[in-house]
Amino acid sequence: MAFSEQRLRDDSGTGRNCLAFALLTDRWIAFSRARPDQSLMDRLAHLNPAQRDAVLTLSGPLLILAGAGTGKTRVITHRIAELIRGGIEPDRILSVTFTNKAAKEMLERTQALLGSGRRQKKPLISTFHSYCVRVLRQEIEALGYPKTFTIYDRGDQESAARKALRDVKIAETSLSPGDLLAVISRWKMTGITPQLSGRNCENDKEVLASSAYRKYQNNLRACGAVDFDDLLLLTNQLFDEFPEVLDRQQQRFDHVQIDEYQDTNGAQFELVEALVRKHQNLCVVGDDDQSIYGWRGAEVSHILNFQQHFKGAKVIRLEDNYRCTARILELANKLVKKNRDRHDKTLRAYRELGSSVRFRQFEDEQVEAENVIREIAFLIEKKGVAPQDICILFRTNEQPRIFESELRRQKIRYVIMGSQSFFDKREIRDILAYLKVLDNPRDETSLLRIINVPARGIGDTTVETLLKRAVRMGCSLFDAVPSALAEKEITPRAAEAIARFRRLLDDFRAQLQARPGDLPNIVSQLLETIDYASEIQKQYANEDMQMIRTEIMDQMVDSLRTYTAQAEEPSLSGYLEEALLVGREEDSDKDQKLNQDAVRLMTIHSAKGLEFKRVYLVGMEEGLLPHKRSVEADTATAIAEERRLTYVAITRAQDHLMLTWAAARKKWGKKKLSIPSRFLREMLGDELPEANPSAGGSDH
DNA sequence: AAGGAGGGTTTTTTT
DNA sequence: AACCCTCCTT
Repeated sequence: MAFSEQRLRDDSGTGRNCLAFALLTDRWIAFSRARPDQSLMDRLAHLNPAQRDAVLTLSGPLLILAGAGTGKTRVITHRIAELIRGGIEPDRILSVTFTNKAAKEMLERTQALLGSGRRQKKPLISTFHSYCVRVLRQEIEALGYPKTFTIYDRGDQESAARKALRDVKIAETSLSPGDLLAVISRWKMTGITPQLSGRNCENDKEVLASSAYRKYQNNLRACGAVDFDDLLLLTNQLFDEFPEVLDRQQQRFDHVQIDEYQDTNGAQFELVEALVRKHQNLCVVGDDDQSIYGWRGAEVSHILNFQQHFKGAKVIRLEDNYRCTARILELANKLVKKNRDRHDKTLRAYRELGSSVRFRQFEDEQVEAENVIREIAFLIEKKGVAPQDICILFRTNEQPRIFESELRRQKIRYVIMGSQSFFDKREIRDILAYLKVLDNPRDETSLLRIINVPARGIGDTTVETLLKRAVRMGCSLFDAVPSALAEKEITPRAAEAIARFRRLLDDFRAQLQARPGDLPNIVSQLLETIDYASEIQKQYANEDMQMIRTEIMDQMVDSLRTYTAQAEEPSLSGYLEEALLVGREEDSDKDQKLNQDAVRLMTIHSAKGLEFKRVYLVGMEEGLLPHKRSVEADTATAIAEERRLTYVAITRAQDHLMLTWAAARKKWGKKKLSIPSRFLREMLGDELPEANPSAGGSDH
């Protein structure tokens, strides 16, 4: 297959320049030398012609087994573009990615590949969850749910789980809300309904969880709310019970493509299988060695058994790693080979040997952070390294704190990625709760969160009385007020406070309905009216803190502005959907520019699919990596997943990699000696270095 | 009803 | 150390 000029276009967004390169062949070669991996992959020259044809144009089931750093995202992006060039209508292609960010990037790259033509239609590139929301928004009423439903995020789920546990009223609650949610999620992903869950419980914990599950689900339904798992389950249920709905969805797409297939769970598999049942035009891409979401129900068996699930499937292997230096890759290979139950493959390094991977032990987590950050400061200031080429990887969300304060002390710009911290802040959760109640009056969980925030004279006793009555009468909390007042269960004063609150909500709801495009102003007016600012003043004594928290409120209104400006048809539900599914959506342009030259901090999980010139993998200790919970689970699969996690972390590094651990680490205020991770030994044998506290500067 | 003090619990990873 | 819950005082 000869390359047309079009195909030579860069898919990183700078289409014009690359076209010029294509015309000036010698310049192109100069360009290739500078960045051989990138340009080769852009042309897909690393594939042999047969692979290239298959990958780009083959119909029917196709499995692309692509190791880390083999350019799989590029390959499937090219595939979408190629299908479109081959005459498939763009909107008849569905491509599922793991995160919304990845989806956005893929769409941009596809459009860059296709050139800025006069194309109106776009391929549908989204996550499973976003796709399901789209379907449900159209069809959910068939299942007896209200047309407007609220999506519960992690925080809402926790509140709902806590309530369910309270309702079940077991004296010794041996089950935390988090544990309950984990059990429920596992049940949901394996198709166990609340009714079924009672049947074969293996222990007391599960019996308890089973009745809490029933309460939890009933409560969600009464609130007109769905959790993340429900989005998938309800869509599957729709497809099962309403053939015409499934038919409509099947008709919509000629080609379906799934990225990160190793991380699909049971419900997702079911969904995909149903969608492609008729034409079997399914292309999946993945790497079993990078399966790190087992705890969320992901099953590697889906990728291992793809050929059994889809008869006549073709398999293409991509085993040339263009990302890492040979030394880094060798280390990664050595580690992952310790796992059983995997497609045996060895990635070949395309790149040079590179500098040595460094291993360092430090006295404690403080010294670890100081040294790593000192080195980073040195690299940025003295060596001219770009901050955004540096990434610090962690196992848990608690680890970055100490690095964060070091970075701030050294005045290095940094950005903590992926952590949902923005929407986790109390103020944001409060405001979101207001928005949810405005959007969906039945959402009791959110209503209870804000009914007396800021304090407006509606106390706990009043709320509890009304709740009981509302359950008895089968009505809403508000509708229980008159009779409660009549029977003197609540004070007139409280009743008046509630009536005032109800009027407030109704008023703003009406405003939103009348002028949905005015969303930011209405919300900002709402914040004025309820005087949330003084709530913050009360909450925090420290003035700096008050400033910061007030700023958060402004950011919230900003994010509403950004949304309203870019949405085709702005609406409150649209905003909520984005906020909950996309997470911290679209930093403002200003932020994005600032972030461009910042050191990145993130968990290994959120680093999936990314790459960095320099990676610091910190906290290589037993109990952290592998995590304590996995060690305690004491199953080979749990440890194997931690090993894959380490593998993912290592293969994020392009040029330089350093692994560090602390000889002692503070936990819950107490210092404890720690043991170097078993994975270090697996990679190094007995060459494990002993204490090596001074590692400032660089040694390349 | 509100606010503060004190005590207990907590942290794996995320759409 | 940060958060939530409960209890106590006003």
